[in-house]
Amino acid sequence: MSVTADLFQVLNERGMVAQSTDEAISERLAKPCVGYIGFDPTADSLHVGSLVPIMGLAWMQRCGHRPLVVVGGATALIGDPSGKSEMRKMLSRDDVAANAAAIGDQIGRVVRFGDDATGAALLNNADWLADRSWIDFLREVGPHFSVNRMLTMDSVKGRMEASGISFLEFNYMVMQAYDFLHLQRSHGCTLQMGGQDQWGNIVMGIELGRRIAEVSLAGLTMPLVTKADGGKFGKSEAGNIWLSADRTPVYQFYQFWRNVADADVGRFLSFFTFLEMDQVNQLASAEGRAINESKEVLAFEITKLVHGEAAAQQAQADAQKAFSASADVTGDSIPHAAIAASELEAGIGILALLVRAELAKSNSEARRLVQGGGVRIHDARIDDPTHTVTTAALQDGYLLLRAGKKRLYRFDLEA
RNA sequence: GGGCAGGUACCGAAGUGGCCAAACGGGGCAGACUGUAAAUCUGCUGGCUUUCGCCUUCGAUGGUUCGAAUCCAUCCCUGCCCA
Repeated sequence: MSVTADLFQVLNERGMVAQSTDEAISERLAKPCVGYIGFDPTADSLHVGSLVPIMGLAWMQRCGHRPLVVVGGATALIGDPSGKSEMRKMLSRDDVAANAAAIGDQIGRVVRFGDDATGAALLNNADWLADRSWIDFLREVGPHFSVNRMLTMDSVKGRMEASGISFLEFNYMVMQAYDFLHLQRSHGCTLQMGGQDQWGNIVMGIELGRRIAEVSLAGLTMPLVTKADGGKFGKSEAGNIWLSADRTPVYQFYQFWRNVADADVGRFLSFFTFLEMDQVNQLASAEGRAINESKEVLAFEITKLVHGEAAAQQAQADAQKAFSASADVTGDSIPHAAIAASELEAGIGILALLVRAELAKSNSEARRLVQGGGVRIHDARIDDPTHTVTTAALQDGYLLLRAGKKRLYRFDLEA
């Protein structure tokens, strides 16, 4: 069996290659191979930043290779110092195990798991690292690492310049390097991909493989996603955008992509969708307000990928209705909750209602929002913080609270 | 173990006895303008309170004082240098 498309070519064309180990990586990838990407289970959900490596896995699969998803159950107990100025808090083993399972599920929405030639496999490095003897491990891999060399790695240097690096974290790269070697032995894995910040860790693995097993391994990193305006990618008013619908409701997830800057449309389409590049370029070249339609495609495609087609359609339909002239906000994906008739009859303070709708974190924040003119009930602006909401504010059996132009929350009258 | 320098709000960073809920910058939120965009301009940005005021915050704990982020003691943590 041969590969169906050149992985390197595909990724490169999409701007998804930051660095690769050698010029010949393209030839190496002409034959089906096994590759892996690691994910740190530091939370029970990945966020949108992880979509880049997830897409890397998916493209691997589509190009005829076998992707391995390695959840860092062991390495998460250590904490990757790369790209961080401070040490992370340590997680308990139970937390890590639960997180690992949840993350596997999320990746499974985009990548097909299976036992066949291109079926992905989910592995946890705790399985081969957690119970290793410290002495045995040191004796096996220790001699092959030069501390001098390790000190030159960016991840270490960065930390030394900032707040210092503990011995705990210093070991992270050793463990990750060992992962690569282990996967080569157990699964014939010869490729590791990852975010750009993983370059050092990947290179250490390749060197370890050459030194201990005399195998030739390859590495490829994908670019860090940035925003055209230089801001942090993956953040919004509500904080991180997560892949879990529990943490980031689908409507919000959709809106996140719907609201990207014009200049980011093309790049995001090529990174986060499977659309052909011809189509991507065409969508990205739309000008003026026409590009809004491209953003709808972007938001729909990514939401479909992460939350499924039905949820994506729902979010899109609800968003379109909410922003149209008639402003229909009765869709299911619009954030909402029920409210008892008795509460409205008694009257509820606008501030309390804003907090309840999670449009403000505290009464003070809600007050500021009101005083700043950002709050509306249906279309009526509320600028009095002492305003009391009663049944009189109901329209068609619901109450619509708006904070700013885009954030909204609906209270349905409890039947 | 020794010496030195530090630990301030989301981040960076001023403040070194009362005028400090704490300058300034970034970030964030809101308003205006727009295309659910960018840029720009304006306001807000600890909590509770109907603008008075009260409470919590300047690594931690005690203390000095009418009064402390600011002074003292002890402790914890970080960086640099030495061993």
